[in-house]
Amino acid sequence: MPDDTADLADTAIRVAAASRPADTDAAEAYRLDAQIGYLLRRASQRHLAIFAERIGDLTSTQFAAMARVYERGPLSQADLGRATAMDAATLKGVVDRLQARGLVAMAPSLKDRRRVIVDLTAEGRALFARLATAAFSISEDTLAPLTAEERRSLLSLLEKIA
Amino acid sequence: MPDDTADLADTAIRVAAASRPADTDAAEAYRLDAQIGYLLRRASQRHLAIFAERIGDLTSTQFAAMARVYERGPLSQADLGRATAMDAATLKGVVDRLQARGLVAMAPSLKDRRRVIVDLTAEGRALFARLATAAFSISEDTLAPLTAEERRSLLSLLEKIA
DNA sequence: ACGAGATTGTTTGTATTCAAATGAATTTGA
DNA sequence: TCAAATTCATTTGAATACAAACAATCTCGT
Repeated sequence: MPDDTADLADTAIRVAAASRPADTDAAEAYRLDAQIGYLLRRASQRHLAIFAERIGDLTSTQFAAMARVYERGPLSQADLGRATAMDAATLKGVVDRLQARGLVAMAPSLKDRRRVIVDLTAEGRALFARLATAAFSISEDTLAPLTAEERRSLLSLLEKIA
Repeated sequence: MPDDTADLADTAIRVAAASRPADTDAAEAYRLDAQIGYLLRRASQRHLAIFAERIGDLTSTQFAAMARVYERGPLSQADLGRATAMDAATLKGVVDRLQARGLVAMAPSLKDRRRVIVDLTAEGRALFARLATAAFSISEDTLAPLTAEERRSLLSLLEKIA
């Protein structure tokens, strides 16, 4: 039962601020809990916590990159970045860590000397196959508070604003 | 080599492999685009991009911390962290940067010598009031692809899984 | 054929985000 | 009362995430 609200007497300041332009009205009306950005951050947090609990030694982002390569086959870093919604700098860190663990391999493109092609190794492919079931149940658990109808609705609405 | 024969061959292989561990089936069925975690990440990304475009010199997280202090008055770091869904280490970085810019002030609690009380400065309070209108329009723009009914639905569903 | 402009990969810097460890202070329970 | 457990703030380290700048390479229009 922490109550440090009275620790610093700011009541006077607040009363003085009560009679001012329309800026203050907007500020008074602002409710963090009702903002889409805050709710998205909290929902992501819960999902990431569930992911980490189930799949400890691979991050959600690393798994997403592996999933995309599994789906589409070998891709350049730029293409993989676009396909996973990661910018070039972020993706480089992700694939570097996957490469360091022997889960992906990189090879220069023969057609375009700028490009580096990323592919899953046999080990990476095997690991992804082994974890796919767990990944499904992670999504399931994240959506556990919702009915089947609500789950479809949420995914569809998120798709629209993504 | 026509596509449909490849499809049939693929199905045959899958059926033949049904006796093996279900791992590979789950891997084949996994669709990144349909996963709640991926959709949450992409929706957050779009929201953060809109935020940065509108309010360049303050991050969404920093603004959230200021909003909470504006709502609730002076809080300890631990309380503010709980109230904004940030862990202690994260919150410290956020309030340190706000303090460096003169937007919040820190003072030791008189009741509990472990605690550090965070409050908005006059400048921080004024800045928050000035930006509150922009913050509303950021949430508005993030939800722009949705109808009013869909917006209510999305916020309600996110609240349930947060 | 060639040069302007775009693309690719990389690096650097800043800002979350969390886990884990630590020391100081407070609260709890026997 | 007093030792154990908890809380608080802080630090460190690893992993996204994005902006900005860079050199190497490619594409396209003329």
